[in-house]
Amino acid sequence: MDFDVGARLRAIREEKGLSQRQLAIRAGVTNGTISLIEQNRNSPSVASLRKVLQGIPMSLAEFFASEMPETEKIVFRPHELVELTTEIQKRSKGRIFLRQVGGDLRNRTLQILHETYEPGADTGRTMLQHASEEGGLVIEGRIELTVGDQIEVLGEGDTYLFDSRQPHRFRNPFSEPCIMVSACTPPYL
Amino acid sequence: MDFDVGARLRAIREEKGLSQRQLAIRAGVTNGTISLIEQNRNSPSVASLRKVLQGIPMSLAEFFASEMPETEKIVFRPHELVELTTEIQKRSKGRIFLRQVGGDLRNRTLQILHETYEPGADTGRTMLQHASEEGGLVIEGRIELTVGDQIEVLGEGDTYLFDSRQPHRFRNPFSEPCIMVSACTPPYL
DNA sequence: ATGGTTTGTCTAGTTTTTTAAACGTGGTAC
DNA sequence: GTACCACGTTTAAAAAACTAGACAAACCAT
Repeated sequence: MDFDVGARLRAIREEKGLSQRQLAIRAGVTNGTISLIEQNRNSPSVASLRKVLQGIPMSLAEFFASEMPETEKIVFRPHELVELTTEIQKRSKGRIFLRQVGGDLRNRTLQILHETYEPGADTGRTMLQHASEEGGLVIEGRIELTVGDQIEVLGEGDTYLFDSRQPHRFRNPFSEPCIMVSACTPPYL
Repeated sequence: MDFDVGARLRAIREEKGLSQRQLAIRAGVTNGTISLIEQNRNSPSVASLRKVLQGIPMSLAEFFASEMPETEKIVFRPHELVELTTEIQKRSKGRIFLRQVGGDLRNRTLQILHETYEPGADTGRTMLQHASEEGGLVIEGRIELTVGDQIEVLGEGDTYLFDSRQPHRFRNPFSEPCIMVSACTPPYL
């Protein structure tokens, strides 16, 4: 959970094939600063770290993006997907089936859902507080997607991608069910 | 791109209903520190910022994850997907078609691909250096997935999810093409 | 009103980070 | 060999962040 700023910076720098001095010049700091940060002998100010990362280049968000979990199970058969249906069902007019890939999302940064929206299905207006993105592809049928003020109808093969903090809504006003795959990152934390 | 650390901290603190002093006590810093940070009159060291955020509580990753651009385009029709085919093609035996949702991945944290693996297609062993996760669903056909030592064959409706830093490989030794959707986070800068 | 409390801001002094320049090491050319 | 570079590390001085405490404004109860 707590992570080693120095080790992370060193790993990134070396992975990019940069020397401390090369990076220092590109970042607008001295090589000594980078040396000390990498040894965790000082804790850089956000201002300094930002400068250093601009020389890579990498955003602060990327730099602090969470560690890797141990992934034991990799492949999930259709019957192994976790049904998330109940939660959403209460807020919805039609039936929505959400089947999640991978049961335990703790330590995960990616949530993938196999979704079915029956005729009449409606998620209502949704909006996430934390930063995350959401995207997907329509496999079968049609769906109406509203993001902010924008309303779009997606058909087979159509895709979408947006920031989850914008208010959004999925609705199936058509007579055929709609099957899609969606991905969301990060699920939480 | 650059974000206002002070404004972000203030927004979070106020959203949690904490005063500068309350947060200061929980974080183990002084209220003055928080005041100065919020006014952007000094740039906190990572060590200090971590302490402050622990009092909220919030991870550094979450704190910096709010660097998000305005998402203009949301829906992408099949012909609007960006062809990434050429790159991979060189390393592959069979043909692999990768169609990316959303053209510009800068400032994006989610990459969604609509993929087709023709018979004989093979990505070869791949392995990403930075932390990220990869998952997907098979829409049509079959594909062989190798992650680490594990080899699995996925058919229609089967899904997968793993850490991209593990060496992995997609291969289609079958006679029918395989169509799938995959999601990856974060896409390499 | 009045006193007590809480709010955010500010200042002087201390601590920490950052700079600039030197140091030691390992490689390479001559 | 030895005269270079380029590398990461170290150090004293300069710069910036942090602390402790004071300050005024706003709020609430009496």
